[in-house]
Amino acid sequence: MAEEKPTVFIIDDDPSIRKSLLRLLRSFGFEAETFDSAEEYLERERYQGTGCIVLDVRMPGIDGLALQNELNKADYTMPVIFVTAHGNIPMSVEAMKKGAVDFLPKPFDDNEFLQAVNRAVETDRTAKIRFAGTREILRRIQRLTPREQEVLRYVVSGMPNKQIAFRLGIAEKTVKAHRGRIMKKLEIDSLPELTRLAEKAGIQPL
Amino acid sequence: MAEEKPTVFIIDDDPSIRKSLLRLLRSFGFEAETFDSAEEYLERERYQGTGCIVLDVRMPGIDGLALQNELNKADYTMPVIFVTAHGNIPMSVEAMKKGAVDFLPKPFDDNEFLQAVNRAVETDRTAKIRFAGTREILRRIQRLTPREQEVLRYVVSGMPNKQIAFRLGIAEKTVKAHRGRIMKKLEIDSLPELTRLAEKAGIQPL
DNA sequence: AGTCGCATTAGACCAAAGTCCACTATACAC
DNA sequence: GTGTATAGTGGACTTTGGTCTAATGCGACT
Repeated sequence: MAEEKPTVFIIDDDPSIRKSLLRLLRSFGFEAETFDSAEEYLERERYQGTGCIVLDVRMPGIDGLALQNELNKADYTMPVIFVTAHGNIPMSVEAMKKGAVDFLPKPFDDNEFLQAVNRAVETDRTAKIRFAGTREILRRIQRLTPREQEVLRYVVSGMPNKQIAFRLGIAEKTVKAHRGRIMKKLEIDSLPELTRLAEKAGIQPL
Repeated sequence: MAEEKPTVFIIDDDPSIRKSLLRLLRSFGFEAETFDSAEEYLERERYQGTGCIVLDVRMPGIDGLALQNELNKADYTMPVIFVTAHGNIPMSVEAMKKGAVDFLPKPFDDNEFLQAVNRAVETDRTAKIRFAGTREILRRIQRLTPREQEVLRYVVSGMPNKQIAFRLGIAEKTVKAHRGRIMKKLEIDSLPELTRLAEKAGIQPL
């Protein structure tokens, strides 16, 4: 597969900043897109790939910090770099507490900006990889029938088939049958593996 | 058991600050101790309970940010709150990136200070609880003999006893004997539980 | 009405795991 | 020496787990 370029989303109401950052990023091999307001970004952008957001704090309408709040609420995990000409310490601390990867007061030089972007993209990449793993597991577990998921829960709790059968009011044979299908569907062949899958999927024992 | 008061360590070269913060914290039910330099803190303090550090950035000798670096390097996980009269944004961002829970420019009011301390102590408390769990598990697993740990590794990889025996060049009976002792020593009674313990202890399958 | 997926079960086996007891052999400590 | 911990083994069983085949009942979709 072709190497996907990471995409940087620049949200700033100052056209000259947008333009210069855009040029800078593109010249260093990033994809980049610009938005002149938080609203525009929220409307237009549904990007799912890897990248980061460069966000001006002070903007008309929804400001940068408010946008960050929105994205957090929506579990939108793309890393955010703040840039601003009118920042102060409490503002930067607040942004960092909420998960920003960096906060750059304008003016900043190209180098520190690019470093921040690289860090942010790297953060996003590893987060996406980690998440993709557990999402794939969840996907597979959700292909199990409700009954199978129920049995799975008891199994990873360490209960013997006989007891599982008793609790569910069914025959031990049936539990075995479910177990067999669970293992086949999840394409695994050992109880420890099953336990780890369930663990990653957030299935609690008992 | 008696409720342990959290302890706050105040590190600041300004005696009047030390004194006022000390009084404030004590009046709100915290234990608190003061240090007039990072060096003094490093020499004197080996506190293991729950609490946090209030750290001045600008100090003669080792400054606050340098001390934070030292503590991080030593895996000393007590949360740090920075306070400073001569801060700027890059400084605060740097501190936050390195894990500070807050960064307060002087002057700050009592209320926001206390809020920060509470947050920090809470952070420490939950971190300590989480860590205590895995440490206890590690302790128990390390009481297993080397051979038992070896067998454990194969078991949680999902290998049947017969294969484990083959790989170790021993009889299947012996593997069973080890398994039995492992389960007894760890005081558990199911393979899924064993798998989870091993997982938390960082034992990799295969 | 027919077909599918789901849940359920039985019978017949076989393989794997666990238990109890006894025995041997190191190695290290007191 | 006499212990104590670790490691390895065998016999004799019991309990669990897993597989294959075959079958039944139910609800949903066509």
